[in-house]
Amino acid sequence: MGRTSDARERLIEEASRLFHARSYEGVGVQELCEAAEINKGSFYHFFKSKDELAAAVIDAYWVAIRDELLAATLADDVTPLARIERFFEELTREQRAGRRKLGITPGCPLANLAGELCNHEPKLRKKLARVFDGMRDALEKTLRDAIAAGELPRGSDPARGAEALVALAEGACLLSAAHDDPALVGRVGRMALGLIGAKGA
Amino acid sequence: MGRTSDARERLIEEASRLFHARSYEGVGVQELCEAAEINKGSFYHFFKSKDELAAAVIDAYWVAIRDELLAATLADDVTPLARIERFFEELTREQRAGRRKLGITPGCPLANLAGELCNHEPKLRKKLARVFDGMRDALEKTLRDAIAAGELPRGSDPARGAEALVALAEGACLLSAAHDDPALVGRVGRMALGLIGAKGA
DNA sequence: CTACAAGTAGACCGGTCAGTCAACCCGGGA
DNA sequence: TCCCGGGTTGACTGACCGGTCTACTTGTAG
Repeated sequence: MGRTSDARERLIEEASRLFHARSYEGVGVQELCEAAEINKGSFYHFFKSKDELAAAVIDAYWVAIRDELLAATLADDVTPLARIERFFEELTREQRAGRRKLGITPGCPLANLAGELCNHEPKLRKKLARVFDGMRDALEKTLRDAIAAGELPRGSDPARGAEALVALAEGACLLSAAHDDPALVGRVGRMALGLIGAKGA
Repeated sequence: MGRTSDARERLIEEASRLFHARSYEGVGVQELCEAAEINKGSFYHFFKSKDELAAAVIDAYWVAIRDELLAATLADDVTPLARIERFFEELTREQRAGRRKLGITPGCPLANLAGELCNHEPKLRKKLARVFDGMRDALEKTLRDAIAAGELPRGSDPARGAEALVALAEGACLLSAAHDDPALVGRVGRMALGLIGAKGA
């Protein structure tokens, strides 16, 4: 058990970065190894294929989204609908930060991978779907809170609302990347409350 | 001027299919040539690079979207908001048809390409952005009609509404591909009127 | 008939692709 | 002392990458 088992971690980290900056097919195993400062043989010691690394990368994306985006913005220190607004504001901030760092609006790593892999590897497609489900579930819970708090009409369907919010968020990230305009996410996000049937605006 | 100048057309057609079925980086020039039944030398007679073919493919996508999706669904034979509903219904129908033909929910060819190319080739990114602009403009006009017809409040902002509708549509297509569930587009689409501030649900 | 240009054809370039392999290093248990 | 096994190393495989090149065919205009 060599102490430097962080080689695997480094590989996932660099792959997350490179897959997002370019694409899954656009980055080779050799390049991944160079970025993580390991040798090609070691790559296949930790992952039996490039696909399997992609699966680990998707897991890492999910952990980051859950712990850094959902947990932070949907925390119950403000009213439920304010959490939804905070969710989109945070997305906007991330797009802006990415743009400052990379020189280009990055979009959502999940969405970018999903577009490339969905018609490709069914196993990875399902993995991506489960991450989108995780986002939907967190938003659905928030919408239930909003109904309980009287911020949304009793008749609202929180599952459908949450599904639509995920679609809106992912679509907004994609468009903001295409236009290289982080503010687009903010503009779209400010209309999100209408989508789920809130009365104010 | 060889009579078979449809070689170029065939190349664009097959590339549209293959780029959507897999991805831009995932399809090689050799394979494109075999699908279009031409030789590699001919490829570089018509296009000076693979990128340039991608540009032509994006143009073809736009023509198809404009003539087959936007023109048909946003025609003024029904009230403006009914056109929006028809737009999402047609998207759903296309996802379902794609699934029947390919065995998998295809998503939107534009969105899939956009995720892959946006952080990649700025020229293609801008081209994709212009297509999204075209969709937004068509929807914006429809929203203006809706305001004029009293179907939307006077204070609505048709430009922002249209932008959000494009985001919702693209996001819905992406999610439906990830879940292999064409009906998702329909469910999300039925909430689109709320997004733009229509009173009835 | 000649001449030119559009288009066809496919061998070829250096480089990279994902993935394999046998040899090695080295810490810890027996 | 020996060995075991997780981890490392990098050369290697055969296929494929995007792109170039020269030679050839063909239709047409002069």
